[in-house]
Amino acid sequence: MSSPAAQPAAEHSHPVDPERVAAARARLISHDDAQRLTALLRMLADPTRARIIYALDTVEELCVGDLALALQTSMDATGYALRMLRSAGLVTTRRDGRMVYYRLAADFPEPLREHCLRRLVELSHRAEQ
Amino acid sequence: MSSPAAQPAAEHSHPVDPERVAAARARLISHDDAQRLTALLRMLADPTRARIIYALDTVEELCVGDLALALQTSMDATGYALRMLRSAGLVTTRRDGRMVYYRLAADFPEPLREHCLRRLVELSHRAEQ
DNA sequence: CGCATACCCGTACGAATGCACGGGTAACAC
DNA sequence: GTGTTACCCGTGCATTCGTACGGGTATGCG
Repeated sequence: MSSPAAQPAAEHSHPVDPERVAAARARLISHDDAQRLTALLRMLADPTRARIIYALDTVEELCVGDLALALQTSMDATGYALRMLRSAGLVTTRRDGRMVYYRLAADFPEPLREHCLRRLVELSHRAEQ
Repeated sequence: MSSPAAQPAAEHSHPVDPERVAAARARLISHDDAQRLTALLRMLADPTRARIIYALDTVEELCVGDLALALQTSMDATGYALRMLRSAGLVTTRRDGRMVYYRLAADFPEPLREHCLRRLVELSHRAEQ
């Protein structure tokens, strides 16, 4: 939509620096991609869900009740968080009688686990001002 | 949203698997740590802010108007997003006359940029179901 | 000088989010 | 069979979040 035909003089400077704007726009991800990406990140950006992933990363599987007990949160909150994670494909379930055991999905993104969670804990400590 | 802390989920019979619960709880991050961590992640978990970081990662600095132009979003949305990022310490500003140029903070967490953004774009593509 | 620009900030409002509550289903125990 | 457990799901509500709107400040230009 931009017609950046080399600014003549200057009267209205919408693009102050057309080159940088063009460069940024060229490499920028689309709204759609950003939407998908941030939807994934938003799954980790909740205390309950993040702690669930931590827990399931250390002990391979847990049922809902025990998970709530470990996190010290209500079963409602835990159940809701697990439902979100499951609908996002980040965890899988296994039934055994009345119990439903949850574990991280086999294709759980490793960089998510390693960098966005483990590493960033330290950062979030230091970045505290 | 945050319950103060340490509220045992009352109506619960017994831990089905006490060992795993103990193991999970031993390594689990606290509510506070989770709060700090997810606050940081939440900064990336917004389309406008994520795309701003992308843009500032490719061209070192941009003023607000040009950034809005590159992202094809309103100046209000861009300004608000930049304010959030600045109060989180993720971007810094430089004044030059009327313009205010934004760039990524010098101590911007590298794993955040590399893994949570660049890498995950591909994942969010595949993970589309 | 006055005026337009570039940006900041406070306010308001619609949308989304997280959780509690109540009811429902399947699996044990008796 | 009845009763209890472990979990799911739909609904309602309080809170948070993102953005548009209006007004304000500082800078540059004529």
